[in-house]
Parts: sequence; structure tokens; C-alpha cells
Amino acid sequence: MLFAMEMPEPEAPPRAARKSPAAAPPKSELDPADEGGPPTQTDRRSYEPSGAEAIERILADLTEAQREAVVHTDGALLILAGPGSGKTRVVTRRAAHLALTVADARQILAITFTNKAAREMGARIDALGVAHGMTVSTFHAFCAALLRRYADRAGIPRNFTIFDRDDRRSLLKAAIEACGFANSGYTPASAEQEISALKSKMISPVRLREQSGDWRAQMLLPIYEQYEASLAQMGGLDFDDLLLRVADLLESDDDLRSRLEERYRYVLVDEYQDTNACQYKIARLLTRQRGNLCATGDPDQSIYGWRGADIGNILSFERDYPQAKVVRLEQNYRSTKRILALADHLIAGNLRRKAKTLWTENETGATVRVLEFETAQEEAAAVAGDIARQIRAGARADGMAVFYRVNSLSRVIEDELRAAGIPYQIARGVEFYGRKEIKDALAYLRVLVNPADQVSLVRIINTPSRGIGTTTIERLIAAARTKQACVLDALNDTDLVGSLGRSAAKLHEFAALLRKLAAALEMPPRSAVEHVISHSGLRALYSESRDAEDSPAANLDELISAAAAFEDTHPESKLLDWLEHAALVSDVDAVEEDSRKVTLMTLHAAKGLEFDSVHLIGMENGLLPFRREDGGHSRCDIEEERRLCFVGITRAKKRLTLSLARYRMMRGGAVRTTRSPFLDGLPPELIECPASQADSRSADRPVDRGRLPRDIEHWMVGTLVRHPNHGLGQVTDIERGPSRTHVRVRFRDGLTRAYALEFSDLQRVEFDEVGE
DNA sequence: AATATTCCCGTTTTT
DNA sequence: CGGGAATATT
Repeated sequence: MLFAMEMPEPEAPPRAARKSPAAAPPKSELDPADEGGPPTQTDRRSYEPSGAEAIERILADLTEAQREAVVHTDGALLILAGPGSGKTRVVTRRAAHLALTVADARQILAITFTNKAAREMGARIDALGVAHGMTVSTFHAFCAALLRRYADRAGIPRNFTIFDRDDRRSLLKAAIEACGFANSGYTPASAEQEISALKSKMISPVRLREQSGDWRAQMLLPIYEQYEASLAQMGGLDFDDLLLRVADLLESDDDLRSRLEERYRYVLVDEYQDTNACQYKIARLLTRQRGNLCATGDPDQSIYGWRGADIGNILSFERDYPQAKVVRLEQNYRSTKRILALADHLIAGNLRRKAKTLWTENETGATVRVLEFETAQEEAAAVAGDIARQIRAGARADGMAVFYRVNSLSRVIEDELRAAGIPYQIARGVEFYGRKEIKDALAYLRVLVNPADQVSLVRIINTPSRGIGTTTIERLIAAARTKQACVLDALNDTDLVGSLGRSAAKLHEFAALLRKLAAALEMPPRSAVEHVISHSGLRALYSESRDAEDSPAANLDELISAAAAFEDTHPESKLLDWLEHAALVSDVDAVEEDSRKVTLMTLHAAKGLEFDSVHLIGMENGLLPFRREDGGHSRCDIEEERRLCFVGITRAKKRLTLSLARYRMMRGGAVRTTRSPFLDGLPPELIECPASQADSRSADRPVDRGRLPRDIEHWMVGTLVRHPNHGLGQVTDIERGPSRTHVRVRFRDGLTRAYALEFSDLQRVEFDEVGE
């Protein structure tokens, strides 16, 4: 979400964003002192009295350190803010202070990582009454707006669309096939990961080719090139491109850069510890002349290393900006002494950090509970039971949260909360946009905006089914390619379509449909979405399942509501703006405040939030810290995992419960777990570990929890097995890998089939059972 | 060409 | 277990 986002005119930039009275933004209703509108460089003097009063109010109730950061104006500033240290308060006050003293609000740019954070920061600055005209946005949204505005300079089409993860993967799938790497070990997912990593380090295909050392990277090169070519051809930008293109643009276009520097004289980057190379560069380039970069963050909360974030950016801030003032905010206003001490104890295990002293004047608080259960179900039931008890005791459901390392852990918790009748919400904004019916609707809209978007076009050309099959689609694409046209143009080419035989009539019909739908382009988002859903046939296609709560039809309605909500907050917006917004939602954007619901989310999504009571589940080795098998070696950035745990713990204000299960169902089978090393050696005075729920009962508990790990080591060539579909068979080949055992089995039907033992439905059979 | 079925696969976090 | 893709069926 962004406030004023107009970029300077390329032709005649205002030298110093001065407002004419007509252009002045509406004044805040929240600030009675702000009679004459926000002060600017030209008229500030005449409003000195109210300004001074406002400044006083902004500086009131701040600690010494906080005040130092707030009143700092020019030059680089690093705010090292521990969890719960009032960072947002400092940042918002500082922005307001700048706007009251040295800058016009329009000259301030604040960048966050999520829309939710931007929204909140904007609202809080707004409440101080001086923010109108300030730009508060996420990195990605800011870059998208910039690229849209200066598309010609960036060399991209103005109507580019943002390709999400699924789009990238479908492009990559095609690219891998086109390169003949179908069985090379590259999957769309792995290629996506690697290409994304390269892009976030600003390594283009050209640069990759130059650094010819890495064999595996060279292998990727043709896929990467093909992928980039497809993106370019379809007018698509992926998430990484949004940042990358802006970084390149700012570097190559001095004129634009200096104009933007003139426009945004004060730049604030929140969560600086999570910036990657592109974001670092953007921040640096935007502040090249004045150096007015204020970075805030906490190295101990850097949790996006896997996404290319470089904790080194914040650790070496003082080297990059030698004149930088550094303010440390170490007093915590959020958590109890015990919770904070536990967090502090945990994070002290990391080496790569700036040591800091977290302290609080808050009460000692209850001990942190560490609970061990036999199964994940029991753990979940206990969490639900505890939450129910708190609610009965008068606690608000929205003051409570359940965190987990991986999304898959939410399911058991959901089941138990539902069974207990406890209302909950899950931070999963993105999932909604991943549903089939939603993607279908968005695909229609995207094709209207950007006819070159072949991924979307292929998706909708036969949805709802209109008798256009895969062969027809392939021929159409091929024809378009030979004509050097995009598929939509080909579709509108009567001669070309006519040459496609019997399907021609249907293709004509589809082309006519798109022309009809194109009316949506001129409409505001809500009407556009409604128009397309009802006239595309999607409404009819999905109308059958009307009744169900979570039905496709209901989701389509929700999509319309989402567009309507956007329209409310962005009155002048067009379809394109909403599509862009929709492409950039994050999971945490979906969490409601004051929802009266318990919130379930991943540890990553939890950053920046706080709750009275927190349950952190799945405190198990391999889960938290998460460890992943990777070519024979398990890979794990233990320090980042520890930071993640630190983030989770420090979200809790009053109550914290850490729990684990001795057995956890992982894709069908029960897996035995061990305790997380993060639970080892915690100071006894901080925690309480009630008698383990696990040990006492495990002895007499019948083994009834599905398949337990097999005696894999005893399998050999000749072992007799049974498969639910194929019956009896005999192992003919066995190959033991680091993470899996592959076997070949010859069955009675004479066929030999291969299985990964751990995932297969094979059962071992003893000789005496074979008789049948 | 559309639908039903089987099979095979993977395992994180996300703008 | 659960989703997506290949394959079988009409």
C-alpha cells in the first residue's frame, strides 16, 4: 500500500516538490494543531507556533535513545532495534519530525517489506497528522510503480504483468523442455530457486556466462536465458525483476536517479537486515547525493537468507556509511523479563551478530512452559485446550497465536481448534490467489491488460471448456511464433485462424469473447472483475458448488470483494493497479487485527507482530532448526534457524509455550522425532517442564499410529514384498542413497517397478505368509 | 476431447 | 497425505 506515489515528471521535474495550493493534499482530520496544512519549506515559518507544538508532542514520552533517533535529520542513520523496542514508534515519529522540520512530507520515502507493515506505518504516521504526501510502500510495490512510470526508460512495456511463482514455474518447465534438460535433474522448482538466487545477487545470464567456473551454474545458463527470453516476449516481470530492473535503471540512468533523489530526500528502509543485493543497491543509489538513508533493523531477526537477503548489509552499514550515526534501542516494552531472558539466552548462541543487551522494566512474568507430547495430535489438543482455558478465563482470542516452522503443521492445530469451537484465522493471503478459480479469473484479467501474457492466455483459452484442445493450442502458438506475433494477435488474424481447420470457428468465438471482455479495461477494479467473471463463463462454470462455505463460487465473490476493497482505498485506481496489488500480497497481509480469532502462522510471517500469548509448536530437531537433505548432506543454516526461533519467542508479551511431539505424521507415516537443540540448556529459572506427557504412556500404548519407519536396513535383493495394487513381488535391485532407498521389484504380472522405499506402499512379506 | 483413474513425487520459509 | 501429471477410458 502506498500513499502518494506520483513520480516526478520525466520532462519537467519540480526542482523541490513544492506544492501549489491546489495540489496540496487534504489535511489530516486527526491533528487539530495542524491548521494550515502540512508545513513545507516555503511556508513552514508562518506556522511555527503550531509546528513547535506538534514537534513537542512528537518528542514527548520518548526515551533518550529514541529521541536521538527521532531528531536526527541529515546523514545516514542506523537504528539497531531489538524486538519490542518501540522501533515503529521511533520511525513514525522521526518521519513526522522530518516533515515538520526539514522536509516536505512528499520528500520522504519509507520502505517496508510487507503491505501490512506499510499500511500500519502509514496509519501511524497519519495519526501524527503530518504525513500527507509521504510515500510508504513495500520494496516490490515501490519498484513496480517506478517501472510502470518509467517503463520507456527501463525498456519494458508499460503494461507489463507480474509473474508469480506458478507463472515462473510454467515458463521454466517449458524452458527446461526446450533446452532438452527434461531429465537432467532440473525441475521447474529447483531452476526457479537457483535463478531467483542469481537474480537477487544481480547475476544476469551474461554475467553468469562470464564467470565460467561453476559447472552446475553453466548447466543452468541455457534455461536461464530461455526463461528470460520468454519473460521478455510475454511482457512479464517476476518478483526479482521488479527489484533488479530498478537497481539497473537507477545505476544506468543518472538523470532519472538524480531526479528521484530530488524527489525523495529522506529514505527510510525498515527491516534492513532482510535486504538483498538489489534492495541494498536501490537504497544506496537513491541516497547517493545526500546520504539520507535511515536503516532500521535487527541482525538477530534476519530470517530471509534463503531468499538472498544478506545480513552483511546491516552488519557493515557503518562501513558503507562511515558518517553514520548509530542508535541502539535495547529496552524492550513488550515481553516479560523471563521471556526476554529466554530469547536473549537463545540468541547468544549465535556468533555472527552484534552483541546487544536486551532489558526490560516489565514484570518477571510466568515461567515459559516447555511441553512434550507423544503425538502431534496430543500436542495440538493441548494447545487448543490451553487456548480454550484462557478464553474461558477472559482472554481475547486475538491476543493469542500459534507459530510453526512449516505450514503443514497448521493442519492438526486447525482440526483441534475447530473441534474445540475456537475461532481462528490463518495467515495465508497468498493461498487464496493460488486457487484454481481465482487464477482463472485473474488470467482473464491479465490477458486483457497484457495480451502478450501467453501463460494466462493458454490457461483460459479452454476454460470453461469450449472445445479448443491441446493440439489446436499448440498449432496456434506455433503459428504465432512463425509470424512473430503474440498469440492474441494470431487469434485475431482471420486467415491464420482459418488455416487451423475445424477449430477455427471456436477460436473466432473466443477472440470475440475477449473483445467483449475488453470493456473491463476501462472500468474500475470492482466492475472489471465482476464483468469478467460473469461474461467469461467462469461464473457459470463454478456456480454448481454454490452451497459450500469454501466453494469456488464463494471465492469468486470474495475476489470481487477484494477488488471492491482496493477500490475503496484507491479511488482513482484502474484494473491494472489492482492486478499489481493482487500480485504482491503476502501471507501476513491477510491477518486481521481485532478479529477475535486466534492467529496461526509460520514463524516467518510472525516477524513484526506481537501477541499476549504465543504457542510455538514443533520444537523438534530437523523441524526447528529445519534441516533438509541435499545431495547426501543435510543442509541447515543453524544461526538463521536460531534467529527464527528468536523471532518467535520475542513475539510473546506475557505467555509463551514451547511444545514438541515425539511422533509426528510426515506425509502419511509417523516419524519419531527428537527434541530441538534450541531447548537444550535453557536456564531452569526461566522455564517449567511439567512431567512429560509422552514417556509415561508410551510403554503401554499399542502401536497403532500407522506405519512406523521400516526395517529398511534388512531389505535385500530377494526380499518378498506385497503391493496393494500389484500383489506379491520380489526385490530385484536395491540402491541405498543418503536420504532414500530405491528398490526395483518384479511382480507376478511379470513387470518390474521402481520405488523409493520410504514413500512406497510396499510391505515386507515373510516366507510363511506367501502361501495365501 | 473430456473425464476418470492411477501413479508418482516431494518434502521450508516468501515478495 | 495430498497434489499434479501421466495414462486409461469413454
